[in-house]
Amino acid sequence: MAETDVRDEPPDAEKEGRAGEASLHETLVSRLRQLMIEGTLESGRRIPEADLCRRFGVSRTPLREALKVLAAQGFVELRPNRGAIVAPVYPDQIGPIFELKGALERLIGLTAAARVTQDDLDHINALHLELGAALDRGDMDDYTRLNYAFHKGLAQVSGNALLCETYDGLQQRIWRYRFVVNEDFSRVADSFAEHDQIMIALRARTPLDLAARLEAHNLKTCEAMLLATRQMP
Amino acid sequence: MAETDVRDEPPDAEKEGRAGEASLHETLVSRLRQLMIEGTLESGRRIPEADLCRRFGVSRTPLREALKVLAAQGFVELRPNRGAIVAPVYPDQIGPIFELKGALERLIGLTAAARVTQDDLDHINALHLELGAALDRGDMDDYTRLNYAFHKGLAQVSGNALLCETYDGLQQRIWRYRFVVNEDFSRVADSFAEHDQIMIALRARTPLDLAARLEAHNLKTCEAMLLATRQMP
DNA sequence: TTCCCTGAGATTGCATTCATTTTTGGACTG
DNA sequence: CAGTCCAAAAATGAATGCAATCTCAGGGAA
Repeated sequence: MAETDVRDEPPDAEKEGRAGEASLHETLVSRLRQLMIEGTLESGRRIPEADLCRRFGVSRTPLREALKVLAAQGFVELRPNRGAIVAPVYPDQIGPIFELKGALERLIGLTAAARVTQDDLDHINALHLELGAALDRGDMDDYTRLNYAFHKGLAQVSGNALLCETYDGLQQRIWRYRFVVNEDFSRVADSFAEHDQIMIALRARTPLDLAARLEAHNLKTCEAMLLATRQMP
Repeated sequence: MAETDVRDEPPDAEKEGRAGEASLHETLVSRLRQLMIEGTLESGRRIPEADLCRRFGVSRTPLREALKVLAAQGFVELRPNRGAIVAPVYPDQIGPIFELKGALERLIGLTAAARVTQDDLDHINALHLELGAALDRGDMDDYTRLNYAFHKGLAQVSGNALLCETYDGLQQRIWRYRFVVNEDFSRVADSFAEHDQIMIALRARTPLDLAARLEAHNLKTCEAMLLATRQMP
């Protein structure tokens, strides 16, 4: 798959750009992933193919293809001859994921600051403003969704499609934890303040500063999530 | 430090949990990827399912599953109702790949320097010495293979399995270019000298220094590859 | 009781078959 | 001669069938 989709939605993915409707395969992968991200299919649970076939009204062939792809993406675990389980999310995976994401955030900061255009700035700033409005309203669903779009938007400014894809994959993995733990919203005010600093660095086009702020923001988010998952299984 | 599996081979991938044999699915994915990495299946070429079925002696069902996975990994392109083609390798993808890899190299440097054990050091150093021997013999096949193992070994020292996987995926993508262009071995001496510096920083356990040397090494490799692919289609 | 064995039912792995879509080759028309 | 149209052939997308493997309740022995 090349550098295609430009989606701004959270791991929702139900958008038909134009006439070309998503193939059944794409649809199955998206919907299954969505079910796992939002926790409808619980971490570690067995998922017999027959159940999923009934749920989606398809035969086993396309369903199994989707499962293989999701296994390659780390969302399900396939045990030979023993069926699939939703890939377990363990708290001790949070560290490695955020550590890797930190490296990408830094690269996003370095490149975005160097390559950002005025249109990019307007786009990101609009998201930033919406984010503030959602915070004022106390609409945490919107906030979460916009937060996702904000960071994805920044990644796209980097102009590196592979970076975007990789980054998005990590975000989706992290997303699963938001539904596993009781999300802690006490940090949103701080988080938004950090976004302010990020916007300043982006407008100033200062690579090292933007990179540092994104890394710091990532680290804080990681710490908050580690705290929230402290008493997880 | 029990990380992931320790494979030292180039993108050959013979995954077996234990003595057990690899599943047909794993085998197909590995062998197909190998064919594309080494260029037996040329970039951009159509690959009718029937041909591959004959080649591997399997029916279309498991083959199609493998193709979907490879598509998700970026090795093949699936065009709805129109079959699969080997994902084209374009010179202008080299920059983005190495840019991303650079970010990972940096993280590998930072973490490996902080976490390296004596055993790790011995292991990496042994590879380094073999690399030198291969260079002296002028055995470029061995050199290339050991070079891959050296960097993979370093990634494993990071202790971050997700980082290893992501890094390896990038290495495999890059590997494809080695068979597309006439590899330029005029750089090996310089490259080996850079490895020397990397070893020094690793032994000294100096994160910033190791990170910087790995990043620089990555950049040089990128430049060499850009040069070699200048007159590519 | 606890452990091991067993076999019927359920589930997976792969092959085969059916349904659509695309491609191809050539006859026809302007 | 070039271009268009159409039917046959080929390829893909998805469903079904069948063999192999696993699961698990139930029974027997220590």
